[in-house]
Amino acid sequence: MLPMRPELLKGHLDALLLAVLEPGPQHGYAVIEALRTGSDGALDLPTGTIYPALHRLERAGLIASDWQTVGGRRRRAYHLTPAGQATLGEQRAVWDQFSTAVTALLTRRPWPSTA
Amino acid sequence: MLPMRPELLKGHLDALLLAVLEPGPQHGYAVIEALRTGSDGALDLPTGTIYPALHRLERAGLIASDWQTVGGRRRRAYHLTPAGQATLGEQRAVWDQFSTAVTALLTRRPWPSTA
DNA sequence: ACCTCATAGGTAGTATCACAAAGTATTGCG
DNA sequence: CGCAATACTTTGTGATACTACCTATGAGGT
Repeated sequence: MLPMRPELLKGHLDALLLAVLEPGPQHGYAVIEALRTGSDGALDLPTGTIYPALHRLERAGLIASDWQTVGGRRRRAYHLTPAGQATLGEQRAVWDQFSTAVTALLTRRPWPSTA
Repeated sequence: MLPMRPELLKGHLDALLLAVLEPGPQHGYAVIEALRTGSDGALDLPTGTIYPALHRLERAGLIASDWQTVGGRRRRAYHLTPAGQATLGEQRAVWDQFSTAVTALLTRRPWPSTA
C-alpha cells in the first residue's frame, strides 16, 4: 500500500463527509470508521482532520448536529441539511468530471496503439 | 459544466505533468494545451500554476529541461528523467487507489439494495 | 488500586500548493 | 502602430489537511 500524501484529499473531503452522512446521522468517531471501512482501509483520517471539517460544514449550513449521551459518553450526531443534500449531488458530478479527466490523462498510452 | 474548485487538483498536478511529458519533450505552453485538450476542456490551468510546478519537478529531479529557440522565441523543453518515469508509475498506482476509494464512498447507495 | 486501551471530543500551529495578478519579450497580423 | 498569440517568470494569498497535543469516560486486565 503506497503512502497517500495528505494533499491528495484536498477539496474532496467535504464530499466524502456528506456522503457518509447521507444514509443517516453519525457522530464524528463513527464517521472516521465509516471512511476507513468504506475505502477498504485506504482512508484512515486523524481526528484533527475530521472534527474541524465537520465544524466547517456545520458553519456552512450543510450539516447540523445534536448532542447525545450514550453509555455515559457525550457524542455529537451530525445529519445532512437540505442544502447539504443538494451540495452532495453537485459534488458527485464534480468528482465524476474531475476523476474522468485525470484518469484520461494518466492512462493515455504514450505509444499510438496502431503503430 | 460545474465550476472546478482549485483545491481539487492539489497533489494530483505533478502526476498529470509527468504523464503529459511521458510521450516526449514538451515546453510549458504546450503542456497547458495538452492538459486542456486531453481532459476535454475540464482542466484549463493558468501559467502561474504550470510554470512553478515544472520548476518544482525539475528541482526534485523528476524532469530536466533544455532551452530552444524556435522562430525567435525562447522556450524550455522538459523531458522525464528515469526518476520521473519511475515516479509516474507510482503516481498512477496512487491515483488508482485514491480514485477507487473516493468513488466507492461517493457512489454507495444510502438504501440497502436488498431491503 | 492501577494501568492501558478504545471511545469521544476538542484546539493551535504549520506546511503545502494551486491560483490570481502582474510583469517581460517576441512574432505576426490588421 | 496596436493587438493577439506565443512563451516564460515572479510575488503574494487563501484554503485546508495534518501534526501534536489536550480533556474525559468506560471497560478489561493485573
